[in-house]
Amino acid sequence: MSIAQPWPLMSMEPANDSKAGQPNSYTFSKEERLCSKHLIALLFSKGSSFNLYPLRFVYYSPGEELQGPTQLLVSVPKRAFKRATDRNRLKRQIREAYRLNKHLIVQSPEQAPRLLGILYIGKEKKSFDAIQKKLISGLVRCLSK
RNA sequence: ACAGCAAGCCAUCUUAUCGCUGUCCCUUUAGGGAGAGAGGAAAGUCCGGGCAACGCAGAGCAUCUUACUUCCUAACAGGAAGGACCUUUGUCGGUAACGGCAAAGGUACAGCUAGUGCCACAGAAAAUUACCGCCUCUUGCAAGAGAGGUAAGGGUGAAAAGGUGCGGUAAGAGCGCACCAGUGGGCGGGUGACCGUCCCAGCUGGGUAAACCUUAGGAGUUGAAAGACCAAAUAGGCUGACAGCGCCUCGCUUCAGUGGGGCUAAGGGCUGCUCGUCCGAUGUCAGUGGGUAGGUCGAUGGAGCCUGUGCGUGAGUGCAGGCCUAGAUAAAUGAUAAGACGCACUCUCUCUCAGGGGGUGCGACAGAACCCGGCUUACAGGCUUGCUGUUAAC
RNA sequence: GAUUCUGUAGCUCAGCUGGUAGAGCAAUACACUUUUAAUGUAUGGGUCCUGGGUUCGAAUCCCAGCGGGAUCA
Repeated sequence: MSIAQPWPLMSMEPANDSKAGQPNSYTFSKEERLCSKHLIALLFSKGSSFNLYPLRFVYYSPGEELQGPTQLLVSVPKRAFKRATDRNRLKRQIREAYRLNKHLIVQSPEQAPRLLGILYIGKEKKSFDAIQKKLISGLVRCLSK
């Protein structure tokens, strides 16, 4: 699998873009972020989850009233990483991995969950390659459910 | 040249691709372009302010906090300069104890001579003390016993009632005197802390205030989750109508209502408490305007930065010129690749010193959250300055 | 962002107006029992979170740091 090497993966992306018909597949704008406190409470109270170490996926599709793309939430617990700089770096790496691989979800909007939370439950820092590999398999598993 | 210490400064860089958050411009469903985008500690939240809301007739208590002096500052538990004391080193004097001088480092450094408390064990006694001892008197053949004086000597302890000497005395004692140390007063110097080869007074009083406390200052309380504005749903406040109302008084109509004012119970407000002081008698229906979710502001031009220059020992401050330098809000400032640079290890080349080339690894501490001034703590590596030591050369 | 509490034996906690650091459970050994459990007796085990300071003397008082919680929309 070529996922462990992200650079060749990105080099073949333009062909993927033209097939999907989405010219800006790598953006990660405000509409794709989960900001509302109400929706966050809804996600954690009613959503389903599964673990894929060191990540934990929480997903929920509330229904027809929520329009727009899938909204993502990234969280790293303060209990595991006391330094703010460590938490920031892990959250940025997870967001980056989602940004580079979110075409997996965008291409099939009917099966994708409307709300998605990705929590880092590991106790130590991992490399970007390992996080990206786990995140891709997690996204595939979200689609199958 | 190397090593150590102290102070100050910097704290990786460049390019490419894809992204993120504001600003400006062009077009506007969408987008495109330009330019900006973490720190010396952004951290800890230990202090001080700005700012904001509430409170404030006034007084007292309580609580917290500061503590050598003068200055700097918006302010400070911060800083600068100075004083006193302590430690170390060097040097001089001296047999030594120790003292003088110089340098470096340190000090929560007001007051136990305002009062109260505490000082384990040991010791007679831990603050108006007397075990042994010394001395006097009485008694006794003597050993000794009793009454008293004394604090020089012994021993205990972390600490024992100024030190040395001479006189003095029954023995002793600042009891008297000389010198030394301290304390208080005077005089002189200094803005002051304080200092003095000066004068006077035998005044000699243990330690502990990071024990209670005293003295002298300071602090209103709460913090941007403050606060202001726009504004769904639901419940409450104001206006009108209707019904009702403890006491006193005045007015209007009228013989029962109505309006105004005052007093008071319960209760409530005013800083945590007290004094004191102020407010203070109801329910149902219709309308209205506030406010919550959410959003906008607060919120980034400021005790601002840089350069020059004047004043000041210095912290600082005045003047002139130039500059605009993050503003997020489940929270942007990133990811990947290549190269450069620095450090460490290793291999190899030129005769050694020294240097060149290759490979591998690493590049710290750490992320703004309203904003400033400090303090404290963390920190790979590098640079500058000063001091000390060692070695080599002259 | 703001406020506040706490750190003592392997565990849960006392001791905090300064003067040799303790209890319960646990551990080890012995006794009892055919054996285990229970019970009894004895024993060991402490950088009193760390570093400074005040004091003759600090777990206790003061300062700084580190760790662990709690509250406030």
